[in-house]
Amino acid sequence: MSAEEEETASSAAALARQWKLENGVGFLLRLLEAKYDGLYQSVTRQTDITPRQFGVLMALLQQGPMTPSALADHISCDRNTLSEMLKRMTARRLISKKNHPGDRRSIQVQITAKGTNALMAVVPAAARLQDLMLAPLSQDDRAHFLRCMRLIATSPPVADA
Amino acid sequence: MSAEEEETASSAAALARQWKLENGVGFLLRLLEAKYDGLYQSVTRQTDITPRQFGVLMALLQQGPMTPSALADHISCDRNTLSEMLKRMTARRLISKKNHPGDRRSIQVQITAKGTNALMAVVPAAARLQDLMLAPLSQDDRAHFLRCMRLIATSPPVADA
DNA sequence: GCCATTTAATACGTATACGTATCATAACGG
DNA sequence: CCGTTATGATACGTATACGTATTAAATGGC
Repeated sequence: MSAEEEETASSAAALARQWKLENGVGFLLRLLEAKYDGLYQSVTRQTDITPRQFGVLMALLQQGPMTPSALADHISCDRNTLSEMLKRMTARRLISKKNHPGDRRSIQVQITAKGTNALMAVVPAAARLQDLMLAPLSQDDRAHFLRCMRLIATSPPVADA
Repeated sequence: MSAEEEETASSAAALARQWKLENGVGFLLRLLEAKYDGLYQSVTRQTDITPRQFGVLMALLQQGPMTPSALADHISCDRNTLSEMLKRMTARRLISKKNHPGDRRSIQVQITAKGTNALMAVVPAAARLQDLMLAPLSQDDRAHFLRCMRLIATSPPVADA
C-alpha cells in the first residue's frame, strides 16, 4: 500500500467510525418515502392505483393525450420506467395507446373512462395526504420545508459532482 | 348515482382540476431521491455497492454481526427487502452468513474483508454527498431542513390515517 | 410434555427505477 | 437520393420495496 493509499484508508476508517447513518439525507429521504407510501395505503384503502400511477393518470387527465416521452418529461420520470408502467396500466385498461398521427415511431397514451373513475375515487383521499405528511410540522415549517425541497429539486446538478 | 356519490364525484373533479402535481410532497420526495441516487453515482464512479448496500455494510461494520431482523430494525428496512439484499450481497461476498448460537431459526450476518474494502473505497465520496445535496440551501436552511425531515420521520403514524 | 401461537428467515408476485441494448422510423448532410 | 445520425419506444438485466405465503423452530399455556 502506497503512502497515499494508506492515508486515504486511515481517513476513510476515521470517517466510518463517526458515521451517523440516521443523519444522512439519503436515509431520511427513504424514511419519508416509506411513510408517504404507507399513508397513501392507509387513506386510499382498497384502490388499485399506486401513487405513481396516480401521477400518470392526473397528468393525462389534465393535459390530454400525449406521447410517453412527453409524459415522462412532464412528470419527471425515467422513460424506461414509464414504459413499463404504461404497459401495466394498459393491461389494466386504466389508459389506452393509439397511433401517433404523423410519426409512425411514436404513440399517444390517453386516460380511459375506467382510469378516470379510478383516479376520481382516490382524489379526495390523496388530497388529505399532504396534510397528513406535514402534520408534525408547524404551519411556518410546512411552507419552509416545501420551499427547501423545491430548491434542491430544481437546482441544476453541480459541476464538481 | 346517489346524491352523495354525485357530490363526491363533483368535488373530486374540482379537486382534480386544480391539482398541482409538482407541489405534492410525494412528487418532490421522488425528485430528491432521484437526485440523491444520481449524485451517489457521480461521486462514487465505478464502485459496486449501491447506496442501500452502503448502509447495510456501515451498520455491520459499526455494530458487528447481527441477525437480519436486528439489522432491518437498525436501518429501518423492510425484512423482505433486506433478505433479498443480503442474498445478493452474500453472492458478491460483501457479507457472510453464519449460524446463530442458541436459535436454530436464526442466522447472523457479518461484513467480510471484501465488504470492508468496498465500503472504505466509497466512504470519502459518500461523505461529500450530504454537502452536495444540501448545496442549494443556506447554512441555516440546511439544519432546518434536516430537522423537519427528522420530525416527520420520527413522528408516530396518525390515528385518523 | 404437548399443542397453539409466535417468531425468523425466505420464497414469490407485483411495482418502481434505471442502465444498456435493440429496432423502427425520422431527419439530415452531401 | 442514400447513408449516417438522431429519436421514440420497448426489451432485458439488476436492484429496491413490500404484501403474502411458507417452513422451521422457539415459546407459552395448560
